[in-house]
Amino acid sequence: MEKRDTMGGLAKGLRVIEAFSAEKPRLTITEAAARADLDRATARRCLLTLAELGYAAFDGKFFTLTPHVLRLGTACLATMPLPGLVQPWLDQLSDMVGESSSVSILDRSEIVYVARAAQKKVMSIALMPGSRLPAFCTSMGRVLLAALPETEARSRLGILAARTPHTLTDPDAVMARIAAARADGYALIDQEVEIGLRSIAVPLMDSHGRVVAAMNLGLPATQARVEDLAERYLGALRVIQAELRKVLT
Amino acid sequence: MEKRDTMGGLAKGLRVIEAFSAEKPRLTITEAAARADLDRATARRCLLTLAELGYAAFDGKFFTLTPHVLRLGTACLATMPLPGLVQPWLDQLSDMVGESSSVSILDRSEIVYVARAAQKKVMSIALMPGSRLPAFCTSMGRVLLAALPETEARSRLGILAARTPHTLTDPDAVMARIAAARADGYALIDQEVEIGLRSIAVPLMDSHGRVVAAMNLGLPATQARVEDLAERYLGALRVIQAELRKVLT
DNA sequence: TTATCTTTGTTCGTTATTCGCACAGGAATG
DNA sequence: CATTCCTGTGCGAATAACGAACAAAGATAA
Repeated sequence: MEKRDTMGGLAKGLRVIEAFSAEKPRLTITEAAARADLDRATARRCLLTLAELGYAAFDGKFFTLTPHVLRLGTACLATMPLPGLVQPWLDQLSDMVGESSSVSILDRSEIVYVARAAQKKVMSIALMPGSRLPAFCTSMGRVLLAALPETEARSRLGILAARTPHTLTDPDAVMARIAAARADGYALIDQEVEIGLRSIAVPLMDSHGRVVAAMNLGLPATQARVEDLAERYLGALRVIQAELRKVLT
Repeated sequence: MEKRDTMGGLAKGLRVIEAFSAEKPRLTITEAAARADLDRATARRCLLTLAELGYAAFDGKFFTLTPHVLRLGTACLATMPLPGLVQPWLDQLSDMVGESSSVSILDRSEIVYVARAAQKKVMSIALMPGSRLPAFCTSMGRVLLAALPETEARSRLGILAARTPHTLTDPDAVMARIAAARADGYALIDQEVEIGLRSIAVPLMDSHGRVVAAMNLGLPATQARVEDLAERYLGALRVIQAELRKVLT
């Protein structure tokens, strides 16, 4: 029987919170219900509860999330030792090569930025700790998926939505790149997430050899030929990677 | 009869999530129940639900929040137009004076960092977008509280816990500084949040004159006399403040 | 070691609450 | 005016939460 007692109301409410997104920051009750796949009455109760607790605001027509919801995730980010440990090395790497670098971890089918050392370069998308991108089309995502068993990685591809004309959307093609990343120990992305942006990533391992995160360099596409990127930047990445292997538990 | 129907289960679950903190990232059922002021059975159901949904992990003894909870807050941060708008100006300000600068907003009795331009300086506390600090002892917090009515500001002081020997912990003394900030249009903090760190902040207003955020400069305490700080740095802050007033809606 | 005490985790039946359907009131649209 | 959404609200049925009692695991002391 083993029926686990679970709190339905909590699950529903979290679904409602996740129904909000950057594209749809303002939701009516009906929209929220549709996005969370709940009954309108239930969604309404959730939203009223969130508003009462200060997590949401209501202007009579639309509900909006308030900054108070950030408090929910902050505990987790502040808890993680990773950001503090990697930040100085990330700064060093970024200074060495003169380009932006980041560290991210895997959550389901997305990568989550946990640290970043930005150089003053123009980029359309603002990346900061907590930001998320699909794993399948990012260099760090491919490196992180490569650390998982084949079937597990395939199940975490998520929806293969093209972000640029260069984005690989065939599951087998993506899995082939992931296999290549596993064999090579690094992944290289050419404008699959944003036009004009290339990226090269290596996995970060702890002292036991377990992959705990990924580190990348973001590179403007105008700078060099794709074929030269690995030779030019992989050395610096490998140095920092080796140093961090000693630091991480 | 005006009885608002609210979902108790959701409220309880959110209390449980907030029970996790940087100091106590790993909680047993009993600890979580105590921190969230819930019955153990209730806390257990909440934690099991969170674990089932992937927001928490359970190793048989302790529960931990997973990076998946970051997804809850991300929607709100990604939604906000503020970070993207202020970031270039913040970078410019930071380059001008050679010190770190930040923008934050008020949430209850805390300030929440939404953007930051860091210079390569040593700081014990890692600040990033989403980080929180008490409002009462920070320069940005005093400036933001100064924008509220007196009684409202006083009710948002929160717990006046000293973070350093310099921290003001008397409500009336803090309110006096807030009143001074309201009169002067800026706030200056001398090592109240961290030894060796001073900070000067101004409010950011939109084109209607409403205070929507605060902007500060973090300054090492070894650099100059406290009395000279306003004269030296306020000019640069005021320039960016004026520019942002045109940009913000 | 054994015994007792304390703390923690789990189970269970009762109670109170929520779920989801249905209907009605409004507001915007054509 | 009719139509189409969206929202608010009862109500019966279902079910999840409550709290105490029970079981399990350490901790302390003799």
